[in-house]
Amino acid sequence: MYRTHTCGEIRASHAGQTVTLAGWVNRRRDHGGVAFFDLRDRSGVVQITINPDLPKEILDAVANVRFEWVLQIEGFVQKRPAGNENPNMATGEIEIIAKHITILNPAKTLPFMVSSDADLPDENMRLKYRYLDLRRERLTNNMVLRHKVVKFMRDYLDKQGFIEIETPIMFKATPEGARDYLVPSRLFPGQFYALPQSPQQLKQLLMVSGMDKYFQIARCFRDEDLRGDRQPEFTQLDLEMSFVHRDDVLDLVEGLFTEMIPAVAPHKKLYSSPWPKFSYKEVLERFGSDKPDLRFGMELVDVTDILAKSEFKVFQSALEAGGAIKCIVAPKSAEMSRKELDALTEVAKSFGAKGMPYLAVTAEGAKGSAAKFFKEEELTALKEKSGAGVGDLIVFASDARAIVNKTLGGLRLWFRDKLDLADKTMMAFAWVVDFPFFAFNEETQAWESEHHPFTMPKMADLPKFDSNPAEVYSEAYDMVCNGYETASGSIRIHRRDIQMKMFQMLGLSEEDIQAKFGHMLEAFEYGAPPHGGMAPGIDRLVMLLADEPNIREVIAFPKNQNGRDVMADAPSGVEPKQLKELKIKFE
RNA sequence: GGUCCCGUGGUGUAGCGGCCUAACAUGCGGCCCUGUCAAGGCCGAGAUCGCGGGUUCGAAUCCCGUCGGGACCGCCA
Repeated sequence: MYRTHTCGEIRASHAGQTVTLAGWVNRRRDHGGVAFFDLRDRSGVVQITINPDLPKEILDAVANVRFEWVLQIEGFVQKRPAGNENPNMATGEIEIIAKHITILNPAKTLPFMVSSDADLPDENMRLKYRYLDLRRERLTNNMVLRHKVVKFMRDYLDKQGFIEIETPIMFKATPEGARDYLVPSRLFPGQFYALPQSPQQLKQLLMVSGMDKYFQIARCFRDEDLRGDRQPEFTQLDLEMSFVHRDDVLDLVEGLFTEMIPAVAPHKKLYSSPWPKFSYKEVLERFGSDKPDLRFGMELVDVTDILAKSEFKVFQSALEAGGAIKCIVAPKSAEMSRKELDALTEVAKSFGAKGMPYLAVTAEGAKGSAAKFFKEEELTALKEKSGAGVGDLIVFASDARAIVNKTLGGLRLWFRDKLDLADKTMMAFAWVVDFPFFAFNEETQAWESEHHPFTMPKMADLPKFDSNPAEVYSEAYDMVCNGYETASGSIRIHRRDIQMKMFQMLGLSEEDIQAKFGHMLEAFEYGAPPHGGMAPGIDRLVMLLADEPNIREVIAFPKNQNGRDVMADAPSGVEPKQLKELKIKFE
């Protein structure tokens, strides 16, 4: 071994011991006589003191040492002289008096500093040198936190009687859902494996196998456009249980996270325990989102009735078209500048609104783009119902109800960020249940499954399958936290007849059903147990626990927004020989 | 597919028609310095301002295009 201890573990209790450490030079402070190095490894940083009484050859070698050189240092641990302790360092009570220094490897000047997060380089630069960026304390801590999260999950589920089973990465393309990543088959030219969007089918088949209480830290792949909270490959805690109802699954997952948060992120508070449970309809109406951020108020207020006879044409035409009028109240925002309001209007438009009427409530009365159209009694009722007071800004949306909710939901989050309304130490977990079973796709003019095609409908709604699909609800559920969807799951279909009906509703032909899902349908004929499960997204949860603004910061080697690996430069071309073996030609 | 924002020494920023022969910080090189911890002091090197075209007497600065990056909408069962 190159070392007897790690840098970050040395404490006052080690004083008097001789230790050997190895690590990187995080900082150096050379006073001409005495010099200090901060030596860093994954565990942390410790101060090495180099006294001028060391042999000349050591002092000469040390004089050349620069940032990020790799050193091995033998020395003894000493309490720092009184007054020289550094309370900002975990190891700040002590220092290592160097006796021997070995240069294990010098380093070129790095493209950027890793010992400070001030002036963070451009993200492309960070990704290109990801192996250096990961040396930052911040990213190192994120990796450690992620490990703790996954370790906690494994331990907790093991105690609950779950077993971890791996499922294939090379599997089968599915017509529903996200775009698949395809893997060409050499032995069957023209045929493809697909990387799993999730182990959905496989975990259900494991239930048919009797592998009750399965879980897996599962990599999932979806070939869709990226976002700050979406990578083309991501990791889920995939779990599935047999002989359970919805609340059995929710209780298990709620228990897992309720115990995990204090264990891995003690600085985080839970918003409430037990977690609130909302219907899909309720969160859309109150928060304008199916993944509400509960850390602050500003709920949507329905003012359709108050403004039913409004003289404002914008409101009139929305109501005539069968729409709704709702508003949100932004605290202390009456003084927002014209420029900011214009910018905000653009935000509203990006969610589908045609404009963004607003009222600034001032001591002199209501002001704003639509103020003159409001009658006195309307204003009074409006303030009464919305709770708006002097100094507040009331922002309206009037359109089809879905657009109104979406717009105000989006503006609500805009104000959250602008006014810093959300408590950063809060983890506001909640359940969203009672999702509609089908969603009508305007583009294809066809019904699609809102969750996925293996989700069980509410049994009571089965008769409405053909007559009124919009009124069928499902046994699906989402776990949300701080405005993110952090898990989703459902009770699954375990009966062949219902599954068949589902595929038919989705417009799949008999041939397609057999070719794509024949194995599932057949499996359900051999005694499939009732089952259900869920899949919390590990990247997003770690992102929230680490207070990171995007999931790239909690993934060791993430891809950029275009799905490229900037470090290795992937995707990239391949040798003609490889294509020939696969019998692939390009146009 | 769409909207918006950003590309200036190694890195991060400033400059936004002439004062730019491009500024500041940090890093880099040299010298000084025995208790610092973002050590300090002095000196020095380092940029055809992403790329191409245009407007102008004059472009880092304005316009068009293009490439790269980020945020968002669509998309993400």
